Amino acid sequence: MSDKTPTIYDVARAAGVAPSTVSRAFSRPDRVNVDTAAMIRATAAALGYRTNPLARALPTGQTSMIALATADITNPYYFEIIRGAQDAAAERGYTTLLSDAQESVTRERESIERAIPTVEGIVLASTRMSDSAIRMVAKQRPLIVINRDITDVPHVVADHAMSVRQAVDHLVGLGHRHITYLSGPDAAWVNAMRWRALRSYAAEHEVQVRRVGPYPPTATGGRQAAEEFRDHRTSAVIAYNDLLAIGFIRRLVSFGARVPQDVSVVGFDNIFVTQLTSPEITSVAPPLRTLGSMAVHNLLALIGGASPTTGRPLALPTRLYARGSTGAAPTRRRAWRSVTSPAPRESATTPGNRLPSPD
Amino acid sequence: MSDKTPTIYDVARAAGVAPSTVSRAFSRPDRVNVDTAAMIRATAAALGYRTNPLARALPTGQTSMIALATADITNPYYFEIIRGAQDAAAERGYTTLLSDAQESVTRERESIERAIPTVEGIVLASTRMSDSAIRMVAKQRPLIVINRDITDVPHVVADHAMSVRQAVDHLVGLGHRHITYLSGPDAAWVNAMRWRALRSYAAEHEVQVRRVGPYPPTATGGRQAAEEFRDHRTSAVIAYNDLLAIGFIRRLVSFGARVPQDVSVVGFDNIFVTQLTSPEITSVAPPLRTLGSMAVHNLLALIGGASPTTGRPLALPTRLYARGSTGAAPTRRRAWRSVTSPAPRESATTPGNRLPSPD
DNA sequence: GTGAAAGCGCTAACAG
DNA sequence: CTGTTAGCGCTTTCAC
Repeated sequence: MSDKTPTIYDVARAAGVAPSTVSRAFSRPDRVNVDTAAMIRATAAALGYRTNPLARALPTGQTSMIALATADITNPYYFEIIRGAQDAAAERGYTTLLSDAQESVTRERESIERAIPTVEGIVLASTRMSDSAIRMVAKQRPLIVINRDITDVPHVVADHAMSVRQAVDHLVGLGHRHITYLSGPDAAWVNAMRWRALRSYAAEHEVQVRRVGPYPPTATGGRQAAEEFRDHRTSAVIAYNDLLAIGFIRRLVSFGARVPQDVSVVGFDNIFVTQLTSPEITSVAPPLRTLGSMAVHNLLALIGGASPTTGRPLALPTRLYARGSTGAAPTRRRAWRSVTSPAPRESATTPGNRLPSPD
Repeated sequence: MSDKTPTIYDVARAAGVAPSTVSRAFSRPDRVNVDTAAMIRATAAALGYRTNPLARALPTGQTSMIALATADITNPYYFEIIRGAQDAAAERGYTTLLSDAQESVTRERESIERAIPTVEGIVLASTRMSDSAIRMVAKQRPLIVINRDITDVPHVVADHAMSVRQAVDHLVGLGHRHITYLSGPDAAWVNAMRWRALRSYAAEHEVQVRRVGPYPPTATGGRQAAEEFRDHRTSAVIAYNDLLAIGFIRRLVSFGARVPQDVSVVGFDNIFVTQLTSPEITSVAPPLRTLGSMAVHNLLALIGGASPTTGRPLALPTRLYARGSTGAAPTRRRAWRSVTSPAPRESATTPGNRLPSPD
């Protein structure tokens, strides 16, 4: 009883067949007599044999691994994307290699470079790379991009126009006619999409919109935004993402404003934190999980040899969750209530306060 | 110009040397003449050659990959652990395969089983597996466990006794003499440690402690806890983790209690969300990042052939961050202020509300 | 349906 | 220091 992990040769000897037959029994069971196959599996099990994915990968190139590249794993935005992607991958026997760029383009490229030889395909979730860099990668491995529309590179996107309509409709329904958009990073494709959609949709509905920013897509960015908003108020605000919305509200409240009585705020992404704040944040949810799983499905199709240009990709529908941060527009503009209780302590110096969001 | 990825043979031919020399030039540069090495690297670069990690792994078994197994990637608790681990791994040229059990023991075992053949070692962060199952894995690959003390299995742990002392000292300093501990999952090793430490430390300081629970380590669990706490109040509460603390406070406030005026609450882990709530949560921070990096360092040492029993592992120090959820003990017990404004909407039905925490 | 034999790309003795 | 020669464990023609 050797203590080395058994190989097909060990199984072959024990089963009295050729190694190639053992190989087939595992990789192409249909090409083997059912009885021999069963027998082989039995003796293999008895020996504790398990196929070695590395050895298999060498001649075939099939590593059964795909990479999911994120800009920052610690961003709640990715949670559902990751889940969706991993589930879809696991279902097909694929392992997902999660890579984390930590918000650095350099690291992103490095980790992708390192992943390329080991994976069969790549999903890029909110990459910071340039279009040309992305195309470069796409040349080396099948690739799907999430939430970014690059010509000639297959992608899956949420319906950004719809998400903006939902936010605006919600606010208009509450009587708001003036909206401020808290802009996210200029580099974020989604940010540009949202603002464009917002402006054109607002125009159709006699709603005034204004844009401020850009701000980093973090709670800290939101606080900044509140400082500037103070002098240019509107009854309603749409923030690039939830973290921005949260930071914004916290600072606003410290100024004596009431949310939603004085100001209504809508965020995007519907990260879980929206339900842990007071008030909870009204948020438009992209179908994150579906984006993740669909990206992987398409990627596996690509790997399987599907043609990359299977018609225009569809935009996945979004949904608004109405919560406590939005309410009826104030009937007339009034001064914010003065601060009665001391403003909540803000621990600006405590670490871990940053928590950027991409997309 | 072939469009296949070049191999050492292509490089060898182009450079006029033997393939093995090319191999050496990359894997053991010291065993090759500096000039030839330089020449080889140059022609390799010209051809666009890159070593194939898969092919290298086959004869050597060195995949340059380690696995980091988590119970739930979407739990903020892991953020810093992941960062610490990945950084330490990357520094040594290792790629980290993040596995996510999604809170299921079955999935955890499956994903570990699948990872084993591809990785050189494994870090288990707050596993749900039994000691014996863990030992089983440890037999197959070098293994380090985070925050769990298993005999004969190397591990790195935070100083749980210290963390509890910090929480108690903080509360006692504010005048509290009665503490309720909101218990986490029975299965969580850390939970048991904390309660034990709490009881013995409180005994030395004439502080009364009581334990309630167990509760799931989520915001929802915290709400539950608040229901029960309502009828058995103390001026101070220590929660198993931050999410529990957050859910607890939110419900408490909806009952008309004021935090920290009526009740002071301390959490554990110092996840970023503690700074997004009102009040912000006072929390004891384990050195998560260090735990992650130290786990990886030790693991790589193990892989490198270090003996697993290098003395007793030390317990890493923790630190308390005082924030708005704790304050001076009320001078005398008083009724909670009645609810003047409607309790904040709680969107119990909205998805994504669960967000368990392990540790 | 099954066996024999030739690799996949790289490393590792062993000579020279 | 460098070339020769076997493999690592599995897949895959090509015969039988």
